[in-house]
Amino acid sequence: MSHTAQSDGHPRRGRAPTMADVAQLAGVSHQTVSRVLSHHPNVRDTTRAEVQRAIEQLGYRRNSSARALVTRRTLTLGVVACNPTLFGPASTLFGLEEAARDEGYMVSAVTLRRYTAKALEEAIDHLSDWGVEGIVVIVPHREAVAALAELRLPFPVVTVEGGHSLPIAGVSVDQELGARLATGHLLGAGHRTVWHVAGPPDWLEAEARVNGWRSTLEEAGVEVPPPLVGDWTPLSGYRAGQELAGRVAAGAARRSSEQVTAVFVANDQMALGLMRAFREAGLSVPGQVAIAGFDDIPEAEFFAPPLTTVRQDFAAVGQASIRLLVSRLESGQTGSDGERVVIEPRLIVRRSSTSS
Amino acid sequence: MSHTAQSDGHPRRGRAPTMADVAQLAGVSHQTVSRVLSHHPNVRDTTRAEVQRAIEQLGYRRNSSARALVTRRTLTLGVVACNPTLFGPASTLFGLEEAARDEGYMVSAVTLRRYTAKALEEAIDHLSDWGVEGIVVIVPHREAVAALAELRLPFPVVTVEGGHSLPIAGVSVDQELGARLATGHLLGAGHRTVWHVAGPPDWLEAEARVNGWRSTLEEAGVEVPPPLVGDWTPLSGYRAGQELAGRVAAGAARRSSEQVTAVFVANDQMALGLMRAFREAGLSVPGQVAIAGFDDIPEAEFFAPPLTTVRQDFAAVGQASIRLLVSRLESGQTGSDGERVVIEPRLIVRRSSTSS
DNA sequence: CCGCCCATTGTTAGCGCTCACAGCCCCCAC
DNA sequence: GTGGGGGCTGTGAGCGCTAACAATGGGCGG
Repeated sequence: MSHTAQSDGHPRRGRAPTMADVAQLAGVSHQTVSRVLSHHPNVRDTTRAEVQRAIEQLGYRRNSSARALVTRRTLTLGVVACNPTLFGPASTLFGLEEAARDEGYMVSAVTLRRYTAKALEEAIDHLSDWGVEGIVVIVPHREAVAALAELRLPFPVVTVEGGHSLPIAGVSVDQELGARLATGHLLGAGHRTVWHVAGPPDWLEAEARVNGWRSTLEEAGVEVPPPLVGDWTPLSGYRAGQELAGRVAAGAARRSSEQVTAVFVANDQMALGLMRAFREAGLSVPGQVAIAGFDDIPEAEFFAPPLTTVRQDFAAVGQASIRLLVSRLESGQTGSDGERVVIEPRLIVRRSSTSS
Repeated sequence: MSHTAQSDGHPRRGRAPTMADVAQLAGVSHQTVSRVLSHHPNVRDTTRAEVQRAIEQLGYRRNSSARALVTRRTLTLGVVACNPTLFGPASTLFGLEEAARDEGYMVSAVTLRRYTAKALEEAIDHLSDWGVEGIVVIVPHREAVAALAELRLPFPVVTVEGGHSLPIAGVSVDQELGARLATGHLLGAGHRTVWHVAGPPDWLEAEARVNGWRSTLEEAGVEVPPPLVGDWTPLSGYRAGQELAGRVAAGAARRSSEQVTAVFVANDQMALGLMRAFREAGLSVPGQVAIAGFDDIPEAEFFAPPLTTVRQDFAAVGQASIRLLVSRLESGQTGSDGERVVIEPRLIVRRSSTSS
């Protein structure tokens, strides 16, 4: 009659069956059930089959909390992502989840609307509360990575696009190389110089792209125009485009270095806004101004005109970050050495930059 | 000397501190520590403060597995999402995560590259293995929802865009209304009829948009052209655009009902592809053909020309799905009644459909 | 035929926490 | 003075599982 009584061989009603229920039904001990479930070799085939049948009959599922409690493994990884509706972070996240699942881990994500040190800490706290074994941080702000380095967390952390200045393990695409590819391509098409619309200065990716662009121009010995600054949104690209369009109009009367004939935009969305501004100003792309973007979002190929851009393999980034994290988990190192994986981007040439 | 010895008042090295460690340091029982942590009112302020100090000194965190084991609450929700790099699913997912976090839950996601019954079941299995208390399914295939209805899971399930034919709780945007808004808008601008580029026929959203489009035309008493079919990608929109452009060219010589002067495209990405095809065919938008899309992705405003489209509040969908799920969790119902939340879409008129 | 080894199975002791309940002390009413 | 009802704290049990060890039985070499 007590709520723990179950002498009738049926599991307690209203409660999920336990290993003991399965054991009783199969006529073995709970430990044998455990052994079957963990594929222990020393179980007789007939026993194994009986246990399996009991499991199916009861619809038994191992209780993950009990298991985690005793094994001290939650098999859960955390992800902190910022701006995750953008194509890049979203793709990374999903590549990552798939890779984690293949490795036997579950992924729990926390998203940040905007980066602030407090929001980042809260996100990590939230994940810690749920017992993640390690986390991937996709928050490519300079300060975020610095804050992370301070935190000294009790589990491994891997950053995505976290730069290389701090001793934190991470995965990144070679942004500087990407910028060099795009800038070099435009220069190679005969443009005197290449203008740049940068991302927000506190984003490491934005900075790296500026560096790649600038150094390419400097190595080519051409003048480096002042970069404009956007915030990754099409609207900010549009504004930058309006400003540049004004310069083109005025340019004819000025010295040649002020001519705007080629622009490297730090992402595809801003490039889209830029092209709209140029269109409205009556400037033809690529006729009067050649443009290159960054990311290769699925839409880029269908822009007017199709956009030359730098493709990043976001899914590979996600996979690599999981590999890095899992290898640390398995080797038991939580320390922050600066092990890094770098993935090469690729230039995709389309009509927006070709004068033909 | 034994590894469980801890008579020196220090927590066992190499192991996270437990409640007992905190209790010992604070000079209270573990139960008092538990009470402090769960904000039980009957704890003296001075005691509470001492416990807090001990907690901070040790860097103690409550073990979520142990807690989940005894409370039978994992406070974790699962999400299954398909195609999650698209703007819609991604936004829904992140609105959902935020809402879940506010409610005190963690979200674990599993993504599907493509829908298959097997993949869906595996995803749900994976989530069950980790002890989720309920799941949100963002897989708007007809079969997926049907498969879900068969499954009879031991926890509540909420669908997003799961249609209304099955008795499963869900949240959706009124797709049919959205289609009616767009179609009606085009009709109202004086077009004889409106063509349609639909999404994949096994997607419920695609079907609903077709229905809304068709019924609007029928009610207006105009002819219903055969819908073209795409797969949501810009490329498929491009192909549809090429086909329609061919008709326009031929149209002048045919009967007027074959004239293509307005197209309602089932999403913005396909509309982008369509516009590229029209541009390449020398057709002007909106001059010769007016276009409306669906979703209002952030880029739509900057397309050439800016795209008239139907805005869906994805974040609201995510929030609503969590509210629905949590309310079922709290009322303890796992049954599948068909409770539904419907969110109204909104027409955003831009240049692609305005003749001015 | 005996002893030993190994394959197979069972038994026991926790993992770290919360719940139920049992104490204790102090204050107030009678 | 005594009983009783709070407020506050401690004790014990047990959530469902795995790890370590114990026990059993059969096969095989000596």
